[in-house]
Amino acid sequence: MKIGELAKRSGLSAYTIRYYERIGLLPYADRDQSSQRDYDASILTWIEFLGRLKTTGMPIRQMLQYAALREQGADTDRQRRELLERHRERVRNHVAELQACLLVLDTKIAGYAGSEKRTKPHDAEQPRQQIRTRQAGAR
Amino acid sequence: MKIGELAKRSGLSAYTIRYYERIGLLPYADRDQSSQRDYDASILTWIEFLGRLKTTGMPIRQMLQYAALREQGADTDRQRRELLERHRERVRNHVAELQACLLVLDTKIAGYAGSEKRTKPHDAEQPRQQIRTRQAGAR
DNA sequence: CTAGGGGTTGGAGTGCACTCTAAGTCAATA
DNA sequence: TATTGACTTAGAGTGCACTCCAACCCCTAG
Repeated sequence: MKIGELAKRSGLSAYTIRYYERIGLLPYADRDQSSQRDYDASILTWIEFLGRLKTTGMPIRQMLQYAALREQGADTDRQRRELLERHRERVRNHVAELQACLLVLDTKIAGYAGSEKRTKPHDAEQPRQQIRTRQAGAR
Repeated sequence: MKIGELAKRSGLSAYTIRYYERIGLLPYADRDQSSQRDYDASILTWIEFLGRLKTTGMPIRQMLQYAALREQGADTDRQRRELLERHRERVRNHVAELQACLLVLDTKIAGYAGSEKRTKPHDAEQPRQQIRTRQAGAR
C-alpha cells in the first residue's frame, strides 16, 4: 500500500503520515524500487491506536515514549502498561471535569428560558471573526 | 482590584488577562488615575465561565462570539442559548468518544498482564525527548 | 529622595501539531 | 513520445493560545 492509499484508509493526510515517520511516531517505512513508501496493512492498527491516544489528549512527546518502548520490544511491557495506566487516570479525571462543566452548561442554558423558535434555521456557525489587536483596525 | 490580584484570584496570569482584554474576551477594564486596570469582583464569574468553555474545548473565536452577544445584551438571549446548546452537544459527543477510548485503553492495559511490581517508584514522567527531524542530529 | 515593586504599552517569541511548497523522480496512459 | 499524477525530499509557513520583553510610569516605605 502506498502513502496515498494509507492516507485514505487511515484518515490522516499524506503530509501527516510523513511527519509522523519523521518524528518517529510511525516506524521508518520500507521503500519500493523507486523509493516510495510501501505499507503493510498492519500499520493501520497502530495508527488507529495513536488516534485514540491523540483523541484522549496525549501529547506527541508522550506517544513517542510509548512508540520507543514498543520498538524496543522485549521487557518494556511493564513500562508501557504503567504509561497507559497513568494516561487512563488523566483521561478519567478529564472526563469527570467535562461532566461537571456539562452540569454548569445545563444550568446556564436553563437560565435562558423561553425563546423556543429559532430565527434562521441555523445561521452559519462561524463568521471567522478576526481577532483585533485593539490598535490594528485596518490590516 | 488590580491585575495582579485578579490574576491570583482567577488563576490566569496577568499576561493572559491583558491578552483576553486585547482580543475582546474580557471587557475593556476601567483604569484608575494612573491608568492601571481596576477590576470589580464580578469579573471573576465571567472568567470562571470562560474557563468552563475553555475546558470543554471551545475555541477562542467562538467564545468571542458569545462575549460579543453578551456585550450587545438585549435580545441576544436566543442566540446565546443556541450557541451554548450546540456547544453542549459537541461536548457530549466528545465525552462519549473519550469513554469509548477508555474502554480500548482498559483492554490494552489488561493485555499487559502480570508484572505487578514497579521498577523505580515513578521515574520522572517526561525526559522531554527531543523531536528529531531525521537529518538534524546535532542542533 | 531613592529604591522597590507594582503597573502600562506595542510588539516579538514560544510550543505544539501539523500543512504546505519547491524542485525533482518515476510509472502508466493518451 | 509527451504529459499526467502520485510520489520523493528538505525546509518554510500556519493557526492557536498564550508568554514574554523592553522601556516606560507611578506609588509607597526606608
